[in-house]
Amino acid sequence: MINIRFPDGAVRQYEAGVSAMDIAKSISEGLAKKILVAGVNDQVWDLSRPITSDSSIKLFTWNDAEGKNTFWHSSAHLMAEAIEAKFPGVKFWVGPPLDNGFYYDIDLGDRKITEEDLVEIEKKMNELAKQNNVYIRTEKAKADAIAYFTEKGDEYKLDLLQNLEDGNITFYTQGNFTDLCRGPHIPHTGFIKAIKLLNIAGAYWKGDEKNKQLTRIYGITFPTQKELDDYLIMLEEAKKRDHRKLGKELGIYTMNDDVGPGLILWLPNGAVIIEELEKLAKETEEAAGYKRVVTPHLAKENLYLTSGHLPYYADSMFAPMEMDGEKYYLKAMNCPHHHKIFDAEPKSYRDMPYRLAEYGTCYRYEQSGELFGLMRVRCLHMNDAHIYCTKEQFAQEFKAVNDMYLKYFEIFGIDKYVMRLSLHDPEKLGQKYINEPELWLETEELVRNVLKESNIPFVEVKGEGAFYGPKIDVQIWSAIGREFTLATNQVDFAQPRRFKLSFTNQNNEPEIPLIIHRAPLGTHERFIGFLLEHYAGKFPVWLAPLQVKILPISDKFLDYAIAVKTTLQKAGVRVEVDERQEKIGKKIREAEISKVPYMLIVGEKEASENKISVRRHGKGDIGQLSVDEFVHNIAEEIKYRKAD
RNA sequence: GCCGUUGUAGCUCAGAGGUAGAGCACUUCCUUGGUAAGGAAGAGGUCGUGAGUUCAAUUCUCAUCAACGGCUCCA
Repeated sequence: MINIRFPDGAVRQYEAGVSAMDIAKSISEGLAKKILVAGVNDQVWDLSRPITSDSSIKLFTWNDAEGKNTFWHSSAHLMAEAIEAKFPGVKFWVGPPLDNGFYYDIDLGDRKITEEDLVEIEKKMNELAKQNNVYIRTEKAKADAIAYFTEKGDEYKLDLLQNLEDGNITFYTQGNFTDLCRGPHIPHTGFIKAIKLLNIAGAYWKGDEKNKQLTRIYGITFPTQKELDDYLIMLEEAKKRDHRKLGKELGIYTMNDDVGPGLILWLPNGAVIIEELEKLAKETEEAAGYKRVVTPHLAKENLYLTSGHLPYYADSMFAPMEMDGEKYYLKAMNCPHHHKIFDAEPKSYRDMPYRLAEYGTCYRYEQSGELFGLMRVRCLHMNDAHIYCTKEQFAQEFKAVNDMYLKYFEIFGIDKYVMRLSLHDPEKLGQKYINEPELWLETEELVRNVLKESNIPFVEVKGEGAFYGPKIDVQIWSAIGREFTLATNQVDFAQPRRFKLSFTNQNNEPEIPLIIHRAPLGTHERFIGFLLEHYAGKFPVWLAPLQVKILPISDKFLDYAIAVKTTLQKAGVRVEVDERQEKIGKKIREAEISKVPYMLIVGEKEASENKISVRRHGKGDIGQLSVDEFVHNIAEEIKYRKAD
């Protein structure tokens, strides 16, 4: 007999060789029907696999991440079986589960899969799922496994086998499909009741663009049709919140073929938001002791040779233009210009820290396939600043920057974010990263300590640093689940040397400063793209392009409406009057659709009492106020940048 | 840059080898209406761009540009 320990601490005895499924059945039949996979001593196991020694056990259902992962992994195998049935002879690479669904990478040889084929494959999957085929685990000797795939001529699985140790190799078979697989899997295909193949994509083998491109098919499955339907509805809802759709509907930005890909034309409504963000940044930075500067959009080649950017990033810069025998590049970053400003006059320790800020315009030649709405563009406006400081000042300055991030997040109601401490990769020193191993370790430790001391939760990721130093990237998720780096806070130990920057210290000796690069509001492009999705287009009043729309009941009250408008304008409110000869119902409907925060309805009653009827977007009528009261309230709401 | 899909009016979309349609938006007229669409008339498109096949192409073929779903990349 062996002892099985349950999550609640209870221990029960079973015969050696008992399976997790047997154990579940011994507890309740209902549970046995629901569970998909088991956790045995913190490893995820097949339900049928014999347990031979004392163990702790957890039983996972669809509601657990382990359950979903296994379910989707098994679904990938089911899809592979269907594909092999339809297209005999294709070769499979890997088919892992994702946060939502799964994919399988396939070498189709000369064949092509179209979207019509997806429908066929779905049908086949449904047919196979109904057969309740059991996922059978088989342990294989490495030699046997190699023989099997050599026979099959499958170079992909042979490649996988190279990195696997003998004694650790398992195959899984369901129906007519056998795959090299670590497992585990759900008991049988019958659990998979609803299937949707989502799209076909190319994916480089092993993620390397130099390798052959395989065909990747994405899909998702559920234990019930209803869950699939709900998921598809959720996808539709997410599309409504897409910043590209909202950006068009709300007149925020546009693009034009004659202007060029990735070059944003900000429409008047977008420009208002930009102005507001810059106002916020300028206020905040001035209070934090920054000085503002303005620099040109281009510079001579030599500047980027000095900075060291060119060898690393030439591909991402617009090709140089040659004038008077000199090459000029559009700037892809503001740092070198700022360094030259620092260096324009001699500095002493009394000048430090020296903080230079600019909403700098940068141009980056992103590959065509990487462009994405406002999130990846070729001309961007960065909330940039560089802080030149002594080693002693570093921790305090770095912390002050992090605090600024947190302050902004509070204003915008951003609560889902991760600070990612992005480190260098020792194997890529001299290629992707400046070859200064000790300085890397030293500055990484400096940053780590600041984060620890300010109790900011963070994760460390190797190989994500800038080429000149470690950084903190702020990863955020928009309301529709899109993850990206919103802002960045970087340490730079390389450029000060390259630019020979120095200040005179207290001992009258030259000393090299450290530089902090920071951009808490990222770029206007990405930040506004994020805000559109974050607020679903319903901006807080201070950011709303149009803050108030006055809706007269009829033209008889137009004069009064215009008088109210003038009063509001004098108080600094962005306001318009709907002067059209339309019924009030239509005016309200259109104002609601355009997401104006406040609608003021004015008619007989209001005009005679010097009042207005206030309607809040999304909330409906909230009653009458005197004009003065309303002006006072909205002015406060704007001044303090209140969140809704 | 690579794989796949798409490109018709300002927007959302129908459509066919014989040189185009709807709804909304827009213009004009009627209506002066109290919290999410009042009515009528009108105007608006070299069917992304270039070439080829054809008596004829916006429709078929090829190329190209752009957008979209992914991959790669993201200072």
